[in-house]
Amino acid sequence: MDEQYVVSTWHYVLAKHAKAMCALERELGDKHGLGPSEFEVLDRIVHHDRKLRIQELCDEVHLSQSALSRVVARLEKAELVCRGVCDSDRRGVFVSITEEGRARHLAALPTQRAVLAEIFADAPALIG
Amino acid sequence: MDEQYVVSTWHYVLAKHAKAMCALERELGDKHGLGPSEFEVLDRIVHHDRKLRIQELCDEVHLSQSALSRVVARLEKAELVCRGVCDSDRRGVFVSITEEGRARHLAALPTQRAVLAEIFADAPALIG
DNA sequence: TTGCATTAGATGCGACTGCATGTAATGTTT
DNA sequence: AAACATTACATGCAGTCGCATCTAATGCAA
Repeated sequence: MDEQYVVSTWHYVLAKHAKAMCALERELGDKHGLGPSEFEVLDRIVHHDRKLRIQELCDEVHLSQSALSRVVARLEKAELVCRGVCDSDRRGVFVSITEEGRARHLAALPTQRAVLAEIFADAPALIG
Repeated sequence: MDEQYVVSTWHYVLAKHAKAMCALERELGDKHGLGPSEFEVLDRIVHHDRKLRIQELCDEVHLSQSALSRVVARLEKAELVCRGVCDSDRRGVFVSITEEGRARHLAALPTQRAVLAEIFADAPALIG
């Protein structure tokens, strides 16, 4: 593993990340009133198609537990998800998506896909 | 360009970026008192080996102009760089690295490289 | 049961970020 | 030259983040 190659890869990741995050923030925000983190959380719930523990979400979105807690709070305030206690462990919190949340996610999905498609149009084979 | 492939690439970028940024923040911060943005700015100046306009740096590090202005302010306060007016265009600001800044960068470089090497150890061919 | 360590999630706090805007220098038009 | 647009950088501000810490529930040992 050549050092210069590692550094190039890192710069590639930095560039794509910055460009994509910036575009997603703009597009999702303007068109759908969602931040990238909000979208990602909705997306994960829809993908699993069930209510999830906060901790399960933590493993999937790249946020600290505290940041995730606040994203969920914002989503709940916007009535896109709701929180419910977990009966088997009353410390836990289940997060489930509302109808409005599902609709908002569905509307935002093409926007996200379009942004990613444009930015990764030139992407070389990458996943091993 | 398959959509699922684009999404996978995006998730790969997100994961590597989060992991690397988190590790760099910890390692560079603890061992050298530098944040990732601070290191990157020092690194760019060393790489060019000359004083740079703020705007030139803007093109290379993925920060807004305002964020970069503040990074430079922090670095100047720490005496790792100094700002000087540009004679040919007195709106402009030159940023040059100090001896201390050069030393700090040199000390931090192996730390950064080690972090990246570990995180991208499994990286497949990526740059076209 | 009682006492202590652990775990889930919420929250205070300080740091960094981007956007909008401010200030000053430059360029352009008439 | 005067007036206006543009450019370079700095700064007020609000938003999000991670860390440390708090509260409450759980687990485990004596």
